[in-house]
Amino acid sequence: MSQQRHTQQRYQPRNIEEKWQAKWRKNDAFGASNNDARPKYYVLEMFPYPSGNIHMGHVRNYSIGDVVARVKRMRGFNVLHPMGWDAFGLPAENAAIKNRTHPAAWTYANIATMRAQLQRLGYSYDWSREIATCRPEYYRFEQSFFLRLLEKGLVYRKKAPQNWCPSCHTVLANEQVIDGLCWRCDSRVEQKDLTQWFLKITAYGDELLNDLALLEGGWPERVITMQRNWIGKSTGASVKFALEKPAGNTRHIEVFTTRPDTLYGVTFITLAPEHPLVEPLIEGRENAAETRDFVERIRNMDRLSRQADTLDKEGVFTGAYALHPFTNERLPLWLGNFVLADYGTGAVMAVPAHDQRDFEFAHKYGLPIRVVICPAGERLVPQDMEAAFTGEGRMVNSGPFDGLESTPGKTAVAERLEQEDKGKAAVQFRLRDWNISRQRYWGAPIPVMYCDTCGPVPEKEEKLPVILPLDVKTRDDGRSPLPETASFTNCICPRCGGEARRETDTMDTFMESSWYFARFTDARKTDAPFDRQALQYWLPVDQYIGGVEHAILHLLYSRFFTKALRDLDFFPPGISEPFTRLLTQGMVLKDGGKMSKSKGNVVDPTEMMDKYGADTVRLFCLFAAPPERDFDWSDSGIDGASRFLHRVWRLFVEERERILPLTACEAKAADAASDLARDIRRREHLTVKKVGEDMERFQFNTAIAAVMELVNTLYLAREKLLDNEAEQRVFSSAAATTLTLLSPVAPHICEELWELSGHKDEIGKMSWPVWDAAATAQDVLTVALQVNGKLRGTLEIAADAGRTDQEKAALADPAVRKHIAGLTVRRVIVVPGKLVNIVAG
RNA sequence: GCGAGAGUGGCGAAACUGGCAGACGCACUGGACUUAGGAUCCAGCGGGUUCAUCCCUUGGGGGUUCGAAUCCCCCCUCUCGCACCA
Repeated sequence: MSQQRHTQQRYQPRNIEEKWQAKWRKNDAFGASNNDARPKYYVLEMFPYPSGNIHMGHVRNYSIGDVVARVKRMRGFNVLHPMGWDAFGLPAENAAIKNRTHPAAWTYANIATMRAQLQRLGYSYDWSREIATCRPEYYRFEQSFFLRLLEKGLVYRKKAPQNWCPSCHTVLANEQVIDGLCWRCDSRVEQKDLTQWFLKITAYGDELLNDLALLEGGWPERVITMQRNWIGKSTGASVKFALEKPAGNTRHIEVFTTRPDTLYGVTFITLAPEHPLVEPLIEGRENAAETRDFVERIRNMDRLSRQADTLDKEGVFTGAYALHPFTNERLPLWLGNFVLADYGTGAVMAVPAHDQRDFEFAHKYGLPIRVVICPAGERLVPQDMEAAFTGEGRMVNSGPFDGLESTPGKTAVAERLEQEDKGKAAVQFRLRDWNISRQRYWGAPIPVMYCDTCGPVPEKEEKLPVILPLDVKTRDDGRSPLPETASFTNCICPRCGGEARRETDTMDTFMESSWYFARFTDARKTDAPFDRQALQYWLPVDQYIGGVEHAILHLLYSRFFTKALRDLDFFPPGISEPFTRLLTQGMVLKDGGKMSKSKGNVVDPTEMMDKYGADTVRLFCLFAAPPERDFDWSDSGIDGASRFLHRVWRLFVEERERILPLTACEAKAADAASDLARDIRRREHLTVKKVGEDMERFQFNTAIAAVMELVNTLYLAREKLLDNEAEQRVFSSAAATTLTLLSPVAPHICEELWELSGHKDEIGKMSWPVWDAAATAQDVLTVALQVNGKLRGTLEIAADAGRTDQEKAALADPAVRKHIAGLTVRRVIVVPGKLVNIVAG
């Protein structure tokens, strides 16, 4: 054997992969057309942050998306499969400090590296639509959206206590605080009073909640549930309690309750220590100092310990009273450490008989307990109660409402409150408005300036973009250099022409990722963010794929943006949800845990590609586990994947004399004259059926297993294959099917072997094969034989045998006869072609 | 506590509407070919057993059914999310 022939015969992924990638690039094989008669399919994977290198999680995510894209193309869809970079963000600044470089330089270098890695993996992206969110061409439109939202009142500025991460030197949105810790660096989040810009996501609370119904079936149940809980809608009533003595200018204190039916059970009111009325209420009272101490102590607790479930309920009496709206009863005003300042009105009406928290609080401080709801067939006595009764029931001790059941009672109380101008039916959301100000440099500038005479003034639309200056000196302490960059901050007020200063906070990076999927529909457009027809054609994304860690954050913001952009007329009216279907893929673990540099257990995709080739890495990531499940990286597992591709390679190289250039499922029934040929053809068509169904259900692991079985069939068959053309046609057709079905997973090797088998066109251009039911039919079926539900044997029977024949044959079977000897056959269950169960006793 | 998901060989996993549990692969064992084998091929591979036999086996316990990994009830374990939301 010559050296030449030897190298030709071995599977060497590297050369093959480079060859086909170059070819695809040259032919623009994956460009999506915005004007095409075929049905559209938009598949998108969550775009990466350009952190430096692709990791295995990316490979898994993008391999899933790529298989979907390639299968859909072969199924005749016009597929949009784009890629881009979520390029603003903190790590760039931290890395810049560490490596003495500029965040932009670091980011663009990373993009180049990672783009090359993705290309080396052979993903079928339309690179002509690539975007990087840190480019002014991109974020200028985000600034437009900001201005339009501001006009519409959906952006506003307010001073409020904010989540402050001391290590990142910036505020965080509520969604970015996980268990009281910063989502990026795990530092304890502090509260800090700051004036910030907010997006009024709460204006869409109802729609965000209701439209979850549209996602049912397309999104994982748990993601829908998480969003529902996060939005946290409660219905009830707001109630105004008149203050006995006005506190400053305020005469009422307002609360929200989900249980207006318990209104007559209110015996006191509890305020959050942060409530703005606290100071006016206590001012001048003898215990004011003591109360202030309490407020200070609670306020200084961090969020984590304050919300711990071990925290004891604690409070202090302010000395002030409010009056019950219906009875005018005097109700003491207390402060309570468990009342949240940022939910509802920051004050609650306390109904100790029917709320566990109020019950505990009342017991601790000796406050009265009044039963106003009576459970069916029971009488509650406050002294005997060990816990609050929080269920519904009949209203008692409730004046004119006595006898009403809770549900109608809630409405009745709310109506009366409204009539007397003391409250009304109300809903409350847990969802907070989205603070988008970040005290960091590497982000999109907020297009606003501050003028001493005019206050905050928006930049003029035609002046956009407000460009983030690149010629700044980054600071070693991590703080933004923008406030001291005069060339940036100094500006002229567009309203009065006077001197003004630019806003130096930048936008939360989640702003960029909230609309990028829409930008891909016409990514190079310069005069507007979108082309309307392109949006109409491509949106919504048919299939979105990414990690479940974005179940709330990115996915909620994107849903909000879609609705807001629709209402601002950027999106066509019919587009209300961005992602029709969502697949949340599991993590790639190592040794049972997350891969991390500190543990030194990171499996580097590049190293794996060097060793095995891109096709093997893709194959293994898809074969190892179902996509939603976490999987533990296994070094011997990837060996197995590699072995399989070598096995496919050898089959085609060794049999190349006998493999004719047929396409998938091309052999006719007439070619399958022998038993062997019929079996091969049958397996071929069964595999097409199975792989087709599995691909639609995203069960790539079992789809690949089916292809492996087909390959095993071909290996066994080739030993027995006769030297005639009909059998070779059957064999070749099955071989072609193998490559066609495998090509979305391992495209390079399949293209190469396709070419080797004499095909002129690329396999990626082939149609997805169609299976023929007749080819899968069998003359003889194997029937399971059970006696009393236990398997006792099997039976070969003609496929056209009737029920009675099958029953007769079963009863005649020696194994069956042995087990029913001496017993009476009571019943025989026959499932034609499948099973006979004989019930005997 | 509430919500969602999961529990099947030594391991990753299959079994889609109840119908031959463990496909496919990893690891392992034996053999073939070999100067060699971390290559390749063939065979075996849930446990027990009297091994051409029969019994047991899908977290545990009940139930429905001719028949249950699958449906119902109770319990246990694990993962994730939310958690004083008034």
